[in-house]
Amino acid sequence: MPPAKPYHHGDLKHALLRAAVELIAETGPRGFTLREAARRAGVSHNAPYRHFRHRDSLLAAVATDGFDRLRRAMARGGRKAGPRDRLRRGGLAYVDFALRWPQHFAAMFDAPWNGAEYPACAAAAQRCFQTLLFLVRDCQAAKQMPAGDPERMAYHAWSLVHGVAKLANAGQFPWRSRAEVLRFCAFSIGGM
Amino acid sequence: MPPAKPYHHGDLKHALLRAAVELIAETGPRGFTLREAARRAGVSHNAPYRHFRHRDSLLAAVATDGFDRLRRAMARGGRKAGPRDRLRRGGLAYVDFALRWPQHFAAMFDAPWNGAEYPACAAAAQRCFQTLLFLVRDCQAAKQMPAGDPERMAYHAWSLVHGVAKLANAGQFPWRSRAEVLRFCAFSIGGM
DNA sequence: CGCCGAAGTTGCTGCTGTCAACATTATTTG
DNA sequence: CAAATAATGTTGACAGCAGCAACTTCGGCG
Repeated sequence: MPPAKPYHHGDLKHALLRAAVELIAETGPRGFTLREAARRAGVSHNAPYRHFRHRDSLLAAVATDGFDRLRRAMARGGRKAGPRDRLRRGGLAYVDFALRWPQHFAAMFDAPWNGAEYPACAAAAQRCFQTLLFLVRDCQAAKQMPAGDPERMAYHAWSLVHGVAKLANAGQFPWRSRAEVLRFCAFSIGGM
Repeated sequence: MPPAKPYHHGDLKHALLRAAVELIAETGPRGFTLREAARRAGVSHNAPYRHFRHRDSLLAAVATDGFDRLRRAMARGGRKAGPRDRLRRGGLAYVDFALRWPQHFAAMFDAPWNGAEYPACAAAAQRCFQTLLFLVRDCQAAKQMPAGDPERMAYHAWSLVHGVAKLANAGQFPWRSRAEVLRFCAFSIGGM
């Protein structure tokens, strides 16, 4: 029979990331603990330091992962629709993601993952923005959106959906169901 | 001569609130510590518990104070201007507040100050929204904004400025100075 | 004057992040 | 193939934190 517990884990880095994602989904970035993540990965409380410099490095890895998931979710939104509809669906996907994984979303935006210390995270966020930027450009090319600096338009659109997502997760809206928030979001995007 | 240190502080509750506001401005809600607040107020590490149930209660008091300051800042914006301009200035004041006191702003929105456990905080946030709602109503009455459910319009406006504030504080925008962010915000509000 | 409750104190427990020293395994090199 | 070495995990320690309990001081009331 194989040894019950080999000394080396084999893929601890990914195991920690997975554990951290789960843990954050349950308790939020504040309740997240390096030691608990280690416990869930079945290693001692100091093993994570072989793969992440500090607690925040693992948190940043979770945020990076979140940006990738978010980008894919936005890109999935309505692949074979018109440009304007793709943008609309992308925005709704953004808010939907934030509502479904509020704690993961918080980990992505509520901490100063400055590009200097966490370049991978900053790059993932950048890719997210690029996806949005392409959607905006396509709308402008199809004359389904007023011309003007596309980057500025993209930042405008981002601000709108981000505000909806954040206020909804902060409990500042009167709507209780995800569907209601998304309905409001659709209206809000419509006026853009 | 008076006793060097009277056993009773006299106004510890407010002293703690002031210390906590300062501390949060320096280190953010995450770096904030009950014990450090107590130290700055010149009392022992357990004195705060006579006035606040847990750490989060003091944090919620800081958030409540923040909502009051924010409301006053928004109301101050352009008292003798037209309705539409008052709304515009209110929105800019919102973002300006967030940029000047990013950590205080984070304390207000990055934690679940649910109305059940922290009614005072929820009420202060509600007053904030009421201020915005009045600005929107005035615009509609003066036909300087499309008609429609004023609450929905107010939530729309709130989402927009909140998104700008949050993304700017998260370092997701390319603009480095407050003035640049406010210029973008003015453009963004203009299209509303 | 005496007592009682509010306000503040010291001391403790269990948890955390992080450091240092050590043990085990994988890998490279002579 | 063997030995040095690097990578990976472990145990043990320290200081700082939130919160609990028991004790002390003090203002106000009878």
